[in-house]
Amino acid sequence: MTTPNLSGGAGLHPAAADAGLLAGGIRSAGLKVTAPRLAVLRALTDRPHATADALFGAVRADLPGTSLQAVYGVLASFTTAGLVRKIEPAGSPALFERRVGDNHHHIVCTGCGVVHDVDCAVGHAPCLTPADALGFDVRAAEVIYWGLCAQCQAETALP
Amino acid sequence: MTTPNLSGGAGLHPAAADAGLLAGGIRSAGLKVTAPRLAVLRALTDRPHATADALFGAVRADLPGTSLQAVYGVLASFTTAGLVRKIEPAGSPALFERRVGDNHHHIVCTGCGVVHDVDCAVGHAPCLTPADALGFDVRAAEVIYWGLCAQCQAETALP
DNA sequence: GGAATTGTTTTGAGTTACTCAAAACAAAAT
DNA sequence: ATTTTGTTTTGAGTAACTCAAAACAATTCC
Repeated sequence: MTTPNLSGGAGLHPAAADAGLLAGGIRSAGLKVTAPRLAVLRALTDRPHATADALFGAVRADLPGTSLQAVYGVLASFTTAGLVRKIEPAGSPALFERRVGDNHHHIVCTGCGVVHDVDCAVGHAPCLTPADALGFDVRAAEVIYWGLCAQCQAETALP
Repeated sequence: MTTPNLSGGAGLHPAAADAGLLAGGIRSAGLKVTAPRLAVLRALTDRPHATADALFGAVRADLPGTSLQAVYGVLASFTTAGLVRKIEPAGSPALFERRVGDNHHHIVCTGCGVVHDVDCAVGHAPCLTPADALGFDVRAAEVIYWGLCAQCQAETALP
C-alpha cells in the first residue's frame, strides 16, 4: 500500500477505525475526504473549543506541510457543511467545536479564557424568543455566559 | 470667549445645553472632559450602535483633526468607566452603545447587519442562570438573536 | 490668574486574525 | 486510466485593532 488509507474501509487498528468514522462524517456532509480534513477533525475531537491556530499547531504535528490557510479552508467548508460550529466570543479569535445540531450555549472564563458548553437555561427553548422581535424573523439565539471558573476564583482568593 | 465651552455651565443654546449634559456624564465617570470625548459621545447619541470607524467619521465632521486612535482611546476609557457598552457580534467589528446599566440584549440582521436592542426574554433575569454553571461564578449573560429584519424579509421574498 | 500635575491625544509603527487569488495538486467520477 | 471537480499550497493583502513616545490640554494647587 503506497497511499494513505483515507477511504474509511474496515479499520485495522484504532486510529484507522477512527479515520473511518471521521471520513464517513466528512463524506456524508458532501465533502471530499482529504488528509488535512481528517487531521483537522481529529484535532478538534481532542480539543472541543479550539482556535484555527491551535488546530493548525495540532495538525502540522501529524501532517507536516499543511498550511494555515488550508486549516482555515477546511474549517470554512466544515462550518458551511454544518459539520462544525464556529463561535466568536468577544475578545477571542474564533473557536470551533464539533458539537452541532443542538442548541447549546457557552460559558467563558474572563480570567483564563477557558470555554465550556452549557445547556439551555430553562428546559425548553427559553432564550429563543425575545420579548419583542421587532419584526425580525428570528433564526437563532446565541447565549454566552461570562464569569470566573473555579480555578480562577481560587487563584484570586489567595492572600 | 476664545476657548470652546467644555465646562458644562448653563447652556445658551441647545447644542451648548447638550454639551453640558454630556460633559456632566463624562466628569461624573471620573474622566476629564475633552473635545474628542464630547464629540464621540454626541455622535454615539445619534447612532445607537456604531463602530469605532463610523464614530470616527462622524467625529471628524465636527472636530477635524481628531485621530482614529483618539476615538479608540475615548471608547476604551468610556467602556472602562461604564459610560458606554461594547458589543462584539460575530463577524462584525465592535459596536458601542450608550445604553448601559440594564441587562438588555441585541438582535442582529443576518442580511444587512442592522442591530436593535431587545429586552430580556422572560420578565425576570431568565437567561442569567445556566442549567449548570460548572463551578463558574457567573457575572453576565449575553444574548444575541440572529434573524432577518422586516426589510430584508421583504427583499428576499421578491419575484 | 498662573504654574504644576496628571491625564489625553497625536503621530507613527506594529500585530492579530483573517481573506483573496492563482497555480499546483489530489479525490472522485467516468 | 483519464477526466472532472474540488482542495491545498503559495504568496499577497486587509480590517480592526494595539502599543509607545512625544506633544498637548484639562484640572489641581498655590
